Amino acid sequence: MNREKQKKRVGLPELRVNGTEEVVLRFAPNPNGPLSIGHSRGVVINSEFAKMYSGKVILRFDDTDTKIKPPLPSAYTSIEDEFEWISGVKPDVVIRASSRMDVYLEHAENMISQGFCYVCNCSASEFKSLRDNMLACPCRENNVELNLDRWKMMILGEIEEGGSVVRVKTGLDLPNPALRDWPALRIQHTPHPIVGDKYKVWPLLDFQSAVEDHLQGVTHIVRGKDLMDSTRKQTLLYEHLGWKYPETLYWGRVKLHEFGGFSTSSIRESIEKGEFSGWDDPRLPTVSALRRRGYAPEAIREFWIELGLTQKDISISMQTIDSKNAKIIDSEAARRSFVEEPVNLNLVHPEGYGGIDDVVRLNNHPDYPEMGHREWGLERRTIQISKNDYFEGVVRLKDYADVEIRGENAIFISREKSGDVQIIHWNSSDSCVKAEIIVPTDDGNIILHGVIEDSEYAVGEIVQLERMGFAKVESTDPENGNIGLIWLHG
RNA sequence: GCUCGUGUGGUGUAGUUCGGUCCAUCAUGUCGCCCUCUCGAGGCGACGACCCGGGUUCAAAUCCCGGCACGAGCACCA
Repeated sequence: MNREKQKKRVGLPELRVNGTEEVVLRFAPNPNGPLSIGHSRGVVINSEFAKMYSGKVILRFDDTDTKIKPPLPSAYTSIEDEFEWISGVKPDVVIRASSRMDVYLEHAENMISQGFCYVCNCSASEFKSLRDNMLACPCRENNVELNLDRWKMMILGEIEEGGSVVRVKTGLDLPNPALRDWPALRIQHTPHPIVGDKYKVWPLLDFQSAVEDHLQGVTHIVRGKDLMDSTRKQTLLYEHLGWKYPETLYWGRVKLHEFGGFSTSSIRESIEKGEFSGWDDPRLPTVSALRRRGYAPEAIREFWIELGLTQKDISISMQTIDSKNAKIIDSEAARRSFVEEPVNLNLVHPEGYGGIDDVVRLNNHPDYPEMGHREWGLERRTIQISKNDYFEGVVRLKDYADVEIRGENAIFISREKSGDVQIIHWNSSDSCVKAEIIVPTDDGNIILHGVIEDSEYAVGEIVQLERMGFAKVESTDPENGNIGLIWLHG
């Protein structure tokens, strides 16, 4: 065996590819809300595989449930946008299940005609008890003509919701009860937010997805292992049709320590109840929140690629993403000074007014002098330090001077650093403006008030606040000079 | 309960297909040191794992059997 000496494999594993076929993957979310962090795994894995094999990735909206998880119209565009943001590429094909209804219905009717699907009028609970005992329901033996009649009634809206369902015939002795004569289409009279009340019969995921994957030529399905039974159901359907089922890979469930379990439906509910400001509330595990806070999509990609495709259920910390993100943004984030709860101090020189500089120069980045510098005026001779840093004694004003703080005065000692004194960050009254930082915490979003050094801030710019961490500029106010920031991470 | 799946350091992950070169990879984390006028970045070092029990074998993280633990599915949701 030609084993490499203990090397860690990097990147995604190889896919099993059939000859020279083009690899076609898909990411198929329900547009019942924008994407969550969990969804981003599907975007990354599928789009990365497409990149690896120069294949295609389809973005498909599985929006065939009008009732329990109804689509949110605004989510279609959000998801398309978020897909591109995360993956760095546009999906090769975008398709909506709800706009393909005629195709699904036609396939269903054909399958009924061929006799391997039937209309079942049993209630869900009646069917379940029969199924659990490996018994056929009375509808199973109806002839094709009767099934077709009932199908017409379903289509025409002559049957109540729950009144009947189309089932795929499978072995009733299958060990897994979930697979026995599984339901493929059901009746929904609730109008669809996009296509309205045109259709009364809607396919369930297992059917819609199975048909569409085949029609789109999907070669590889990569999805969560909660859909393993779905694969088995669909394989049974493919056998009826003589189709070849795509290669399928799974990933396990992921929990983020900081967020716990979450679902799009529960987030949507919380937002609607007003518990969060919106989908991009920084406390939320949504893609829009990460994006708003300033995460680099590369960090999210690296994170999911590194986790790979294990079927283990894992619980992982945001620290891992933060660490990747920090490495990516550190070299480009200018250092800036934000003083929270500022305390004003008079900068005085023991030998008189003239002993203090009128301007001080600071580099924008300690490791990259080519990023330039900024200059702070000191003519007013007042500085601000954070209330948290205030104490009477000697401190080093970072990149400027040692001073002794006594009462409301900071008495100049020397430009040079004299030994082992604490370094604190500060601002000059001449060169700072008011600023606020939104910080998500367990107790809600809190706002830090203070002053930030004056600069040409651009909305969207990421800065590293001295001695605090990374933050993104969210708003600038040319009138009053106020800067609004949002916390990223340390 | 039934069905399916998974078990490698604190957290993740490589290695398991084809048993040896694995006193087990890498990242993250924690701790220590160095560097640095940030609690950032960088450098060095340390800590720390093959679920348990049998079996096969000269040799098992890797194969077999039996446990145990955890998770998911068992929706006319996706």
